[in-house]
Amino acid sequence: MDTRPHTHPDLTRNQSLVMGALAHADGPLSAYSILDRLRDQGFRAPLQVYRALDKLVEFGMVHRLESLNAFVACRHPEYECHEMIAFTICEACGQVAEISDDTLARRLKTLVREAAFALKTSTVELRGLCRACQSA
Amino acid sequence: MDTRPHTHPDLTRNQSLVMGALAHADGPLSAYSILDRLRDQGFRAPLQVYRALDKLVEFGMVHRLESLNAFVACRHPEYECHEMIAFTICEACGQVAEISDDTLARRLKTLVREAAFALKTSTVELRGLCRACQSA
DNA sequence: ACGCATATGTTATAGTGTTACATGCTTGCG
DNA sequence: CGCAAGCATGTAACACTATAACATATGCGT
Repeated sequence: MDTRPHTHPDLTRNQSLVMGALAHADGPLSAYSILDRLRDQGFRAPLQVYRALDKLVEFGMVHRLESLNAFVACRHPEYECHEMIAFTICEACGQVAEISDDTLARRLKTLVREAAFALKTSTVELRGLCRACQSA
Repeated sequence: MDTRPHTHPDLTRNQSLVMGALAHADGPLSAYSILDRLRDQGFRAPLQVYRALDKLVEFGMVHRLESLNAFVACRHPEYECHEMIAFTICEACGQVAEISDDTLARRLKTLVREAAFALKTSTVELRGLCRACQSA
């Protein structure tokens, strides 16, 4: 697995705006809530958001959370492997944490190899209550 | 983890019909395609499908595939742990396989425990090409 | 200048899921 | 019996998520 630091391509205006919205949010955002936050910058249609998101995900700067239909800025975009990340998602407060674990990644790769499956992308999402919300 | 065989509650008419549609399909179905298949049995509205699906998922008889917005009948509903199952999803032919692996489950539980996270449900979906579709 | 690839803008539409409210059916209990 | 409580159902309307189709623009290499 390549974990060397790498640079990202220059972002276009729309990509920068969407990235900014996600980076300044304190949790995941839906495409439509990104759209609403960018209306003042001239965004008018969902496609402007979705096209930017597609690229940002491709660049490894944004993750899609399938179980939420939402997107979150990657917390360590420069150094990490983006292919086998796990997420914990708190159903109470919405907090999302990334877990990058070699043992987990190796096990998934083994399982995939045993099934002779050609893996493209993996989704690991763990839903429940974060530490803070368990006490409340 | 409790892996003993267990029986399922009696299904209502709507639940049976939805379960039947999924059991006879050769892959995952969206809620709306289930609805279309059950129009002859009197289904008229998405809610009839979603309500039945909610129960069937709760009973462990159906899995929801988050990355497809689709549902699939569990292949071994009587004996397996339904809480930490992984799926391989072929993007070419749509085939879905369930992987039940103790090593993976233990690792996920360890990670969750280290994060002091109270897990409710997990989603592990591996997308790519199945063995058959790699050659084609 | 030209062709090509990529990014963008806009409208309309497709697909997924829920809210709100009304009806009915069973079960238990005074 | 009569009634309340809980759960399953029916229906319409709506909200949210995502893409198709087509037009326009921008940058780059030759």
